[in-house]
Amino acid sequence: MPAITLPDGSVRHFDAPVTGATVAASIGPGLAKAALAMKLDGRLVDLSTEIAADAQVVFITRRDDTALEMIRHDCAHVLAEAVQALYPGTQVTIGPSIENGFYYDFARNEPFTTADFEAIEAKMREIIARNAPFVRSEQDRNAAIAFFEAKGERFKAELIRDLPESETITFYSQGDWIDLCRGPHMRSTGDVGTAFKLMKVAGAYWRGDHRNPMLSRIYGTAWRDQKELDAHLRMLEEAEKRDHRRIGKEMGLFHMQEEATGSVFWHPKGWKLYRTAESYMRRRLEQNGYEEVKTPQLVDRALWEASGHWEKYRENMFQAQVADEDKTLALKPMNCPCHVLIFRQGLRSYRELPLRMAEFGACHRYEPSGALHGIMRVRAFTQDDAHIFCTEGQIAEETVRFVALLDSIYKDFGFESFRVKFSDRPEKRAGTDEVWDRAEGALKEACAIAGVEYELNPGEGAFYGPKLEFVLRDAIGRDWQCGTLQVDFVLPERLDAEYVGEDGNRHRPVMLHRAILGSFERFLGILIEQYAGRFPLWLAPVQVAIATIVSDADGYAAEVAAAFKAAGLAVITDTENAKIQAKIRRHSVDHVPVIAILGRKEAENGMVVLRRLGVEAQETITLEDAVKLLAAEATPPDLARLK
RNA sequence: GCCGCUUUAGCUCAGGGGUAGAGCAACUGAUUCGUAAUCAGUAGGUCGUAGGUUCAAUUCCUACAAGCGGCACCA
Repeated sequence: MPAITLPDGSVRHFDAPVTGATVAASIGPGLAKAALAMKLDGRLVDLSTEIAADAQVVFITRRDDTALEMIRHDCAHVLAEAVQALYPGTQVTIGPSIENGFYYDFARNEPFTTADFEAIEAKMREIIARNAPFVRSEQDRNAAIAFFEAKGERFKAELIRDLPESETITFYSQGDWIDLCRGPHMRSTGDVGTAFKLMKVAGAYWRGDHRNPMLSRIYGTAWRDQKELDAHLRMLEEAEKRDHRRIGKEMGLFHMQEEATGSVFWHPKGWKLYRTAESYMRRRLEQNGYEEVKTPQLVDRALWEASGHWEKYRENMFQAQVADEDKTLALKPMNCPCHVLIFRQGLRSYRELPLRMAEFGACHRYEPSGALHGIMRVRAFTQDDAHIFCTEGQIAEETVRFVALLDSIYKDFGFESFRVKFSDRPEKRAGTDEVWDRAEGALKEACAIAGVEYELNPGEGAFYGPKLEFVLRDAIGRDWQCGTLQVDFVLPERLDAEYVGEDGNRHRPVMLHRAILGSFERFLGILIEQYAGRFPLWLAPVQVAIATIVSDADGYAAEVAAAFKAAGLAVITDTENAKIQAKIRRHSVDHVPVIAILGRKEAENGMVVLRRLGVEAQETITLEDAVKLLAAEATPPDLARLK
């Protein structure tokens, strides 16, 4: 007879097997009402699950994060029922909960449009109001396949066919509607609540494979209550305002146009931001033992054939021919082969290792049209690329050094946290298992030493070696790989890089491919969103706007501007015949971090009124102090540390 | 590349088979006004590109391009 242990340590005894609902009711009517599901010995199950033996039980209520996931999953089921009710003949496939919501993939000849949402949502509300219980049942495998095939649900039938033989096939019904599902679910459709909204439609390949048919995916968001939903929708609206494409336009940082799809036209202010970041990176690399090089844009295909890129990536390379020569050149899609060519000039000694060769390498890749995204994913980009030529024994130490540098640089740019993914050996790979064991081992060891916590990303490594990916998130919640560190045993072999070791013999170096920002374009895009265009002083393309109140202060404004410029500050002077309110608004909208306001009083006393972006409070100080203050504040963080 | 949507003034957007409209910005004039929009006036458009239907297309249809949202891809 089951003895049930609750989280507070108390034990309840029952004479016969009981369901979770009964246990909850025995504890109190409040819990009976609130319990949506339970964890039975740590396993999430339906509340209706029968407990026959002694067990630990934790009830899940709406407050739990687990409940939120269940709301979303159940909401996906409700969506599927609604869609099949409204659009007969539509096949169901899968519908998981995801971050902030859920989706469901349907197979239907005619795709959905957002215009269908109103009707679908209304039907969903009906289904939820009906409050039909979710009922679990186990099915025989063949009967289940036959059941779905009879209904014309070939995708579901395929899913079951591909489940391992050992798997129990379970169905869940909600009223008349029934679906294959592992579960668990909440008690009934009413538990979903009404705080949901359909968001967008999209195409998605069946099972994520582009050779498969394309399904019609509906995304939705779902929350515990209306307040949470409203907050989420408001957050999305705010995120839209941070979009780098919008801010880039508003602040006049860059633009893109059809004549150069996937390439950025940097405007003066955007280029200033770019150069600030580049100068900073150059200093950090120099401080950290890197040597900068510059290699050709156009390189004969022979090099790409030798490196293996021609075979694998030719379709994605821009090629160039010249009339007089029978040659095919390619715009470099990456810098590593060229770096090996530099390494190969002259005889290298083990004493030179590790040799850290850096380049702000401008690369071109013919990315698929659908992959392009603002300046985050482009066809022409510049990497803060470097290759570390080292021995196998140096991999761990170089990794530790790299991670420390990356961490410090991300912090300087205002990124306090980031995700790290460890991508290990892919199915198709070069090199022996033994080499992979050593490479992965060295990387793991380095992560342990550096205190890097990572998520395993199995099978996603480069074909030549394992890699670490450093991921930053944009305003809308999309993740982008920025930094990377890749261990490569293959390219040195292919391009015949070698050094003379201590023993007097020739050896192959290992190459570590590494980037911190990744590409300037992507990193700056994320940086724009991170700050919503309100950059710290050292990054701001325009640092101070000098605004006069009356034209009598124009002469003084010129003097102030000259003093600021002499201190290295980027200044604009606004002596237009307009009200000071209007000028403040104008420069605030432009995200200028500091507005220096000059009236008659200031001109007479040699003072400056400083007003910070978005702050009403202001300080009145002497011109001399203002120059000192702002110059200090505008010092890049690495240089500030040296002081 | 695939699915869907979008493309009208510098920007944000409205409109709709009879050759276009607002706000902001721009320009001109007045205003010198102390902390997030002073007032008035003027100018501004091959309605993404190319075809087709029509007496007539910016509007309807087709193709293409670019952008957006996903999927796939990302050396």
